[in-house]
Amino acid sequence: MKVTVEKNNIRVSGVDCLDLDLTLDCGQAFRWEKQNDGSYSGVAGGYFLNIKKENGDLIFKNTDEKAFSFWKNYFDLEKDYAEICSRLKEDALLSSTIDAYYGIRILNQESWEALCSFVISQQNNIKRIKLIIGRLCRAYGDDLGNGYYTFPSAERLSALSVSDFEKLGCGYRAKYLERLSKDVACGAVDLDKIKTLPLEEARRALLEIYGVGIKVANCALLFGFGFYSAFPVDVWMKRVMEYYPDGLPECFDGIEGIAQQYLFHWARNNL
DNA sequence: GTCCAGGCATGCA
DNA sequence: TGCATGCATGGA
Repeated sequence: MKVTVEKNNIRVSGVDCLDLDLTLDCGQAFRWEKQNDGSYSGVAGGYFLNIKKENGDLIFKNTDEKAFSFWKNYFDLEKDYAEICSRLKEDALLSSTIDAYYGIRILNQESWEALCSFVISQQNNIKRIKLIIGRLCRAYGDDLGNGYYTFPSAERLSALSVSDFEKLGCGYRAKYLERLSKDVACGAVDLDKIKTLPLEEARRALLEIYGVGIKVANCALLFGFGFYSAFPVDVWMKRVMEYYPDGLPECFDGIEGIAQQYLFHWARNNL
């Protein structure tokens, strides 16, 4: 990976296995919009970003080095996904899937945003998840200009009532969000601490949260807490699991979540 | 109009 | 422990 600062932009070359369409629009993050020029715009970590690919290089537009240090981690740029993919291709289904959809990465999202987003995601489709999260950010996030808003903090959301969440279209999840926001804001749920726990303990801690079951916990662990072994099983992955009657193959060990994201994408397009 | 979506809490056996 | 049920809402 080679990083070059060019005027206001940062150019990164030598990153293999990163397809922006597949990674930013595959149901792991809900705040990226494709622009007419093929670039993506979105917000994470309090930063607005427009990113595009140009001759195989990644262009982080109007990005300084401080912001880039956030994005470098967010896009998991230092992990060797090419090597990971070649390992996963020992499995026959993944071999053809990775050939078809090469370039999916796991984004290192912030734990609060990921947890909150996946509570909203339950029994919901991706389009509507984006709709609700968009409303939430517009109503309670910080205005970054041009129609972009930060994801509101737990502290900010802890002031809301159940009916405030209902007004955003959260439906029956409103009561979960109301309590989750208060629990995180007051420290009863300590997301930073959960990040440091072993996987099983971290999962147990998340499962104690009202409105968080095994699926939401695993999504949060994978997308927001850095646990690449978490393996979320939703309605799509339940269909995929019929292809693995004897359990997950050995080549998934330690990177089950990355395998899962490829299989999830395959299922949504082929089942 | 019906069906479904990155499920969960609850009650009951 | 496992299974049935109700739950909000918008798009297809």
